[in-house]
Amino acid sequence: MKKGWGGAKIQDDIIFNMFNDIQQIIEDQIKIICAANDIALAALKWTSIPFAGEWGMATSFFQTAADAARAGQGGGKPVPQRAQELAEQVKGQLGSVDGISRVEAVRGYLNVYFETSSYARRVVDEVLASGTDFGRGAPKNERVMVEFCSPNTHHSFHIGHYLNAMLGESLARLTSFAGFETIRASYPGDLGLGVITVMWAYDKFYKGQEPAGIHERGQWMLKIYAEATALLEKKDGETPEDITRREVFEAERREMYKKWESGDAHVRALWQETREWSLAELRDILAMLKIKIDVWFYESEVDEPSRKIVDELIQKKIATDERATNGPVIVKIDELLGLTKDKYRTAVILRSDGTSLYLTKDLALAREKFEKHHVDRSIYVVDFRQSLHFQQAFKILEIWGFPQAAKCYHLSYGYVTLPEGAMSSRKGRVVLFKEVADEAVKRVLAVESAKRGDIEESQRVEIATQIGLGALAYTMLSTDNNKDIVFDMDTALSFDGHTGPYIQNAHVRASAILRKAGGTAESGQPTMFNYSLEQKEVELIEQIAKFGAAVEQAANEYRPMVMAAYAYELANIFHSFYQVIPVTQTEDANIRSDRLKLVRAARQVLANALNLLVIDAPEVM
RNA sequence: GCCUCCGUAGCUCAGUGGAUAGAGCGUCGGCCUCCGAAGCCGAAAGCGGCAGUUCGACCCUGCCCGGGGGCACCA
Repeated sequence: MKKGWGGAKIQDDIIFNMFNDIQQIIEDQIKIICAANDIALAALKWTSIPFAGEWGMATSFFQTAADAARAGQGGGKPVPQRAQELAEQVKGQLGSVDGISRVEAVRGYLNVYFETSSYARRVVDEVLASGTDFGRGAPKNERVMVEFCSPNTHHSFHIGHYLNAMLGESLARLTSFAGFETIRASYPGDLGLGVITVMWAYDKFYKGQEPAGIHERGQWMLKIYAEATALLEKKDGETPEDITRREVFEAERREMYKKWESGDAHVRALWQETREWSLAELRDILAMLKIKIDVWFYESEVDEPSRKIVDELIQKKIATDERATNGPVIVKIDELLGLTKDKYRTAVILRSDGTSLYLTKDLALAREKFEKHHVDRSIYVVDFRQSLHFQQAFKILEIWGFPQAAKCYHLSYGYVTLPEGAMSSRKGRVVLFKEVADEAVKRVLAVESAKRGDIEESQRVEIATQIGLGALAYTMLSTDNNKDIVFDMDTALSFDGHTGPYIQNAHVRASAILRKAGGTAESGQPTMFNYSLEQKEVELIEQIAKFGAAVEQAANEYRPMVMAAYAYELANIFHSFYQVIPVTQTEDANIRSDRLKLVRAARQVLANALNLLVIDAPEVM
C-alpha cells in the first residue's frame, strides 16, 4: 500500500478472494510438505500468473531459498536455482486438489492453474446473483467524510473545479461501495478579498446589469473580477492620475471590506445577493453531474466560531499568544515536536488584528466534523499547493489530542493547465466547465447524428450528453492525482482509444448482444461452462473476477485512477472478446447460453465500474 | 537554505522487490457478404545519472542533474 490510511495492507491474494478456500488448501499442503522436508518456508505471497489465456495463481520460492542461503543451508547454490528445486519438490509432493487442473514449477515459481469450468461458473453466477452489488465490500463500521467541490464564490466554475468535483465524487462512491459510511461535504469560500473585489466592482460599475441566465451570470462575474483586478493592479508607466485613481479604488475596496466585517446592511445585502448567484450556479452544475452534497459548510459561518478555539489552544500551551507585543497567535509546531529542521514550521492561527485565518477555520471545522458528525476518517480533496497547510492542520489536531488526526488525509491533485500555460482567474484566462461540457455534447451529437440517424433526436441528445460528459470525466480520472493534467480540448473530447466513450461502447456492445438474443433468453438455463473455453473468454472472466480487488485498492489508496485503469482494461478485453467470440450465433445451445451469461456479467461489471467513475452507461450510442 | 511532488516509447500516461516493463495518441501495415469499425489484429520505439541495501532494484535508501509547488499574519 502506497498511500492512504494505516489499514491492512492489501494482499495480492485478494484477487482470489472468491477462491480463497482453494488457496488455503494449497497453502496448507505446501506447509506440510516443507515441514516434512525440514524446509523453513517463508511467508507465501500469491500473485496471478502473468500469462494471458490461462487462469491461475502463482507463488515463488525465492525468499525461502534466500533465507536458507543466509542460514548456510541450500548447498551454496544460487538462489534462483534453489528456488526452482524447491518449486519442483513441492510440485512433486502436492496431491490433487479439487478445482485445480494442473500445477507446474517454472523458474522458481509454483504455478497453480484453476480448473476453468468450475471457476467460470462461480464468477459468472456470482456476478449475476449480486448485480449492482457485485464487488461491494462488507460494511466497515467507519464513517468517512469527503470534503470536495469547495470553490470560492463570486467566480465561475472552471475545469479545475470540475477535476476536484470528479475526484471527490468518484472517491466518495468508491469508499461508499467499499463499505464505509460516506458523507459528502462542500466548503465554499464565500468571504475574503477576492469576494469583496467582485462586489466592489459590481456595485460601482455594473449594478443591476447582470444577465438572467445562471451560467451567463457566473461567467459575467468572472469577467468583472478580471476587470477589477486589472484596475487595482500596479502597472508600469502609470501617470499620476492613474495612481490617484488606483489608490481611490483601493481605498473603496478596503472600506467595503470593513463594512462587510462590521455587518453593514447595504454591503451584507449585496454580498448575499451576489453570493447566491455563485451558489446557484454551483448547485446547477452539481445536479448536472449527479452529485449530491450531504453537508454544506460555508466559510463565512465557520469564521466567527473559529476564533473560540484560539483561546483553548493558548490555554493548552499549544499556541503562543504574541498579541501583547502587537503580534499574532502562533503555533510553533516544529518546536513543540522538538524538530531541529524546518518541517511543519510555525503557523499563525490568529492575525494580530484578531481576525481568523484559513488554518483557524480548518481547525475549528475539523473539530466540528469529529464531534458533531462523528467522522472517523476525514478526506480533503484540495489541490497540491495547500499540502503544507494540511500537514500543519493535521499535526496541530494531533497535538491537540484528536486521535482522528491520524486518519485525516489530504487528497492533493495537480493543476489543470492549458497547452498555452496555467489558468488564471485574475487574468480571466480560464476554461469554464460549462463551455467545455456544451462543446463536448455538441461534438458527440455531430458524430451521433451521422452514425445513428435512426435514433430519434431527443434520445440522441440524451446519449450525446452521457457520452460527452463521460469523455470529460474519464479525462479527469484516468491520470493519477499527483500529476498535472494538460487540458487540450481535442484530446479531452476524443472518443477513441483510452477514453470514457471506449468503455461506454463496450457496455453498449454487450447490451446489443443481449438485446439481439432477446431479453433473458438464457436465464432459465443452468450455468455450465463445460466446454473448452477460448482464451478471450478466460481473460474476460479473470478480469471480471478482479473487480472487487480494484474497488478495495482504489478506496484504500484514495485513487480513482485505479478504477479508471480497471474499467479500461475490462472494456479492452471485452472488445477483443467481442471480435472473436460468436455469442448469439453460437450453434450449441448450451455454449450459447453460457456465453450470453458471460456477456451479461461483463455488462454488469462495466456498469458498476462506470458508476464508480461517475460516468453513465448507455445501452445504445 | 529547508520541505514536498515529479522524471518510464516521439507525445500523454500506467506499472511491479523477482518469470516477457504495459496502454492511448502519432507513424507504418492488415480486418466490415459474419452479434454495430466510437472496434479488432500486427510492427517500430522506453525505465534521467551515480552509488548503496538485497540472492535479486525500474521499484527501497543516499547523493547528483532536470522540472513543478510550498515555506508566520493569502486562501
